[in-house]
Amino acid sequence: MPELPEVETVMRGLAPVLMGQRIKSVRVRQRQLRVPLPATFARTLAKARVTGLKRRAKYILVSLDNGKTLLIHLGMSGRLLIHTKPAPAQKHDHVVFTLNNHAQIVFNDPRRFGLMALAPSGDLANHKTLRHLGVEPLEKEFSAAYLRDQLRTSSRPVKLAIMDQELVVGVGNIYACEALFAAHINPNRKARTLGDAECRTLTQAIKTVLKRAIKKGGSSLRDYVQASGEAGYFQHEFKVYGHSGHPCPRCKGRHTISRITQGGRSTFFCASCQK
DNA sequence: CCTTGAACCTGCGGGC
DNA sequence: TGCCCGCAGGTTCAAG
Repeated sequence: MPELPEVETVMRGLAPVLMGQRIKSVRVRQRQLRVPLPATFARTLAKARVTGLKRRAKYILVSLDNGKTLLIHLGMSGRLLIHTKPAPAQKHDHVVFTLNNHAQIVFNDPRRFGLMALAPSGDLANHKTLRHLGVEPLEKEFSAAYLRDQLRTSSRPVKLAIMDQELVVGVGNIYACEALFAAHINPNRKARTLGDAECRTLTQAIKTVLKRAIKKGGSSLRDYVQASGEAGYFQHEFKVYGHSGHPCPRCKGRHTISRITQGGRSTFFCASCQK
């Protein structure tokens, strides 16, 4: 679920609930997340007021009036659920934030690959989890020229390159597959073999795929935030991801989608129309 | 320096 | 029904 569009959607859903609210209390039910929560975690957050919400890469950043910022990463299976009044805890509800208005934000994460951390707001960019992040794909700085320059010397498969969070953030396994399909580029191509035109096409494809997914997530925001935290409806628009063996939507009946493994992850593509 | 692969953890679906 | 296997949207760290 959580690549850039999903994190953006969660952040947007959370913003109206959290903005300006004061946190009454924080209950840590499981501190063994990807990084163990420090003993002071709940204490630092209690009584603080939320002054802002934004997204950086796949992190949600919650700024507080006590000089700290809460960093949230959803890992593979993390969700943030909103209850308008206190609700009984469910399995894998690891952290429960209760607001002064009695609403609750619940961090639920079966696999515990998610992360929560506190950082000084003044020095956020230097925090160790954020320091090495690359450019935002939807910003101007992610351009064809930038991508070309980054790929120029790399012999990695292009799919692994665009998933490298030090190069460009937010692109995970699904959107890497979808963007490469949209750009007609074979995921196995060595990064340095992409020409100028291909870098332009791929840059645009990444931006377009992410924006369209955000739009879809946004349209299902109400349901999303209410109960499940499930992915929006963009999954119904995957052209290749999870579709191995199905006819390629571009070649029509002539070729089927392949599944291969790259960097330990499944890659889906059409060997016929992705060169 | 670079690339690859395993590890972290739980749940689910398929095959037998 | 139960067991075993492979698989899952991410990141980090060790080994080669």
